[in-house]
Amino acid sequence: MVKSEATADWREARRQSARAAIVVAAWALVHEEGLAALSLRDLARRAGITTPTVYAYFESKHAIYDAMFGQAAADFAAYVAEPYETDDPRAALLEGARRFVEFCTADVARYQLLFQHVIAGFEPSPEAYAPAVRALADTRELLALNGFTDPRQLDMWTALLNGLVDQQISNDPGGERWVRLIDDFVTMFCNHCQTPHRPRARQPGRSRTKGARR
Amino acid sequence: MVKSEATADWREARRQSARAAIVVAAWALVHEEGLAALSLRDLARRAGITTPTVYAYFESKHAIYDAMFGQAAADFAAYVAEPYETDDPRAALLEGARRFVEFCTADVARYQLLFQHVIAGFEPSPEAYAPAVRALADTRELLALNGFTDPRQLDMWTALLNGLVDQQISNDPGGERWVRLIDDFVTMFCNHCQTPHRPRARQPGRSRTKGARR
DNA sequence: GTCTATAGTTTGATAGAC
DNA sequence: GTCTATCAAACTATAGAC
Repeated sequence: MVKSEATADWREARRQSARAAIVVAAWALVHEEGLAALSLRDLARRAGITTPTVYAYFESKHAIYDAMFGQAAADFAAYVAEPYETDDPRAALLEGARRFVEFCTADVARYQLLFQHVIAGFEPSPEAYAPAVRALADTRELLALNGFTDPRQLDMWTALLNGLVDQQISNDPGGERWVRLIDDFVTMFCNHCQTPHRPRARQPGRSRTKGARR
Repeated sequence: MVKSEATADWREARRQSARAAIVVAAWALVHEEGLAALSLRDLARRAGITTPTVYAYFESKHAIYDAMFGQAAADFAAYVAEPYETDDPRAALLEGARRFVEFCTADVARYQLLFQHVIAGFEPSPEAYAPAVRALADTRELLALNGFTDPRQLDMWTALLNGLVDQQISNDPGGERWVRLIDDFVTMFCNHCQTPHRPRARQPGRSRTKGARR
C-alpha cells in the first residue's frame, strides 16, 4: 500500500506540474494577443504539446480560464494581504490603495479577467473566486481600522480605485497619468468620510455657486 | 442635370436609410448576445438581408462597429450637452454626473464600445470619435464654471464617474447600488477641490510615515 | 443591389491507434 | 497520456448570376 500511495502522489504531482505549465503558456499567450484571443491550438503549440493533450488536463476552454482566474485571485489576495510596514491605519490604507492600483495596471489581461467580465459565457468557479472574497474582506478591515465601517464607504472605496485603474488602462496604458492621483484620492476619501454626517443643511437663499466649504 | 441630381440625392437617402437599418439590427443583436458576439450572419438575418448585401453598405465588420461608435458618441454628446435647468454651476455639475452615469448604465454594450476597448483590433475613425471629444470639452467647461480648471481635476472627475459606472455594471447590473453614491461623490469631489492647496504639513504626535493630510 | 454558392480560415472538441 | 487525423460548426469575405 505504501508504495502505491507514493506512486499516486508522484503522479499527482506530475499532473499538477503539467497543468501549471499549460497555464503559464496561456498567460504568455493572452499577454501577447489579448485575453479573449486565447485559442487552444495556439496554446498547445506554445506549451509544446498538441490540442488533445490539453484536454487531458482541462475539460474545456473555460476550465483553463478558471485555472487562470484562480491563480490570479490567489496572487491578488496574497499581494494585498502582505504585512504593512506601518502601524498607522491611514498610511496602511494609502499603501493598500497603491498596491491595488499597481497590481491591476501591471497586467491588463489579468485585470480584465479578475474584475471585468470580458469573456463571454465565463463565470469563475466558487473555489477560484474564494481568494477574491478574502481580499475584499481584508479591504473592509483596512477601512474599519480607519473608522470607516459603513458598507457604503466600502463601495465608494472600490469605485474610487477601480475608476483610477480603468482610466489609466483605457486612456494612458503604460503611463502614470491617473496613478499619480492615488494620494489625492485617498486624502479626498478620508476627509469626506471623516466629516460627521449631518443631514444636509445649509444652502441659504440660493446660489451657492462657489460656496461649498466644509 | 436637375433631374439627375435629384435622383442622386434620392438614392443617397435610400442608401443612408438602409445603412441605418443595418446599424439598428446590429444594436439589437449586441444587446442580446453581447458586444463581441456580433456576427455578420446573424446581423444579416436579423436585418432581413443576406451577408453579401451587408458588404454593399459596409466594407468590413469594423466599419459596422465604427458606425455604431459614431452614433453612440453623437448620442452621448447630445445627451450631456442638453441645456441644464439650473444656473447654479454646482447643481449643473451634479446633473452632468447623473446624466453620464445614467447614459452609461442604461446600455452596457454601448458603454463598452465607447469607453472600454472590448473589441480586439477596433479603433474608431476620427469622424466617429469627434463627438466624444466635444463631450469631454463640455465636461471641462462644466468643471471650469465651478472654478476647477486644473487638468488633474478633470482626470479625477472622469475617474470618479467611470469608477461608479464600472462597479455598477460589473457587480450590480441593473441595480442602483453605486448609482446611489453619485451625490456623495460630487460633494466629496467639490469639497476636496475647493480646499486651498497647501503644501502638506501637519499631524503632530504620531508617526505618520507617508503623512498625507491637507 | 441582391441574391446563391462557396472559398478559405479558424474554432472547440473528439476518435482511436499506440 | 500523447499522438495523428478529423469532425462539425462557426466565421469573414468574395465571385458571379440576375
